[in-house]
Amino acid sequence: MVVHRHSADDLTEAEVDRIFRAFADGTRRDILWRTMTSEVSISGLANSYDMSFAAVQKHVAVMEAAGLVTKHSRGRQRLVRANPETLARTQSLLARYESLWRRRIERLDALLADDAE
Amino acid sequence: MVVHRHSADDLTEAEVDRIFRAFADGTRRDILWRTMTSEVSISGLANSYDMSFAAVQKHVAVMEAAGLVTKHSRGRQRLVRANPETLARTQSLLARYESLWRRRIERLDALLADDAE
DNA sequence: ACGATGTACAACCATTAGGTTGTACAATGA
DNA sequence: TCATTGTACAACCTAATGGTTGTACATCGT
Repeated sequence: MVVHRHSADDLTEAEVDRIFRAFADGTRRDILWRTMTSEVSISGLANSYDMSFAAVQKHVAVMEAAGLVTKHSRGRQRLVRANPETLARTQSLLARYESLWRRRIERLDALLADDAE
Repeated sequence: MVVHRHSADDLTEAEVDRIFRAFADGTRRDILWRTMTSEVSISGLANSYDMSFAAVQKHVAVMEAAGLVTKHSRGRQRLVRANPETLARTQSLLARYESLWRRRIERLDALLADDAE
C-alpha cells in the first residue's frame, strides 16, 4: 500500500487512523465539542451522557490517545480540554485531500467526456 | 447527548459515524485515493494490497456504505469510483467544526488569561 | 476524622471489525 | 465448449470496541 506523506510535520498513518477513529463516534464528537468551549471534568462530562462514568472515561482516553484533547489535574478533578492543533491538522488533511481531488476530478471529467463521444 | 445539525442538507449522525469510520483505515484511504483518479475494478485494487480479494471487497463495501465510493458494472468487472460529493461534505463538516472552534478558542484564551492573573 | 466526590483501573461481556478460506456463479476468450 | 477471470457471499477466527460493575484511592468539605 502506498503511504502518502504530504509534508514534513505531518501525521503518521497510525495517528490519522486514531484521529478518524476518534471522530467516528457521536459521544466523542460531542465531548470534543463541549471541551472546545471550556474545560470540563470527566464527571462533568459523564453527567451529560446516558452511560457510566467509566464509559465516558474510556471515550476521553480514546480522544486523548488521538491527541484531540488533553487532560490536566485541578484538585481531585481531571479537566479535559480540546487540543486545537490536532483538529487544525485534521482539517488541513481533509482540505488537502479535497484540493487534490478537485484537480483529479477535472481530469476524470475529461476522461468521461471522451467516453461519451 | 446533544445532536448538532448545522444545515438542512446535512449528514445524519449515523452517516458521519460511517464516514469517519471509513477514513480510519489506511487501506481504505488508499482505495479512496486511487479511485479519485480513475475507476478501478475490485481485483485491480486487490492486486495492490497484501490481503485477500475478499478483504478488499469488504473495505470497498465499507466505503460504499459510507457513500465515499460508488460501484457500477462493466462486463464481469465492478468498477469503483470515488464519490466527490461525500468528501466535499466531510471536508466542509470539518471546516465548520474548525471555524466554530476558532471562535471559541478566542473566548477560551480569554479565560486562560484570566486564570494566569 | 470521616463521609462524599472524582478518578483510575481491572475484570468481564456482547458486538463489531478485519481478516481468512471455500464455494458458487457470471462473463470472457480461445 | 471449457478453462480463466472477476465477483459475491457464507462461515469462521481473532482482536478490538464499547459498554458494564466493582474496587481502590485521593481530595474535599464539615
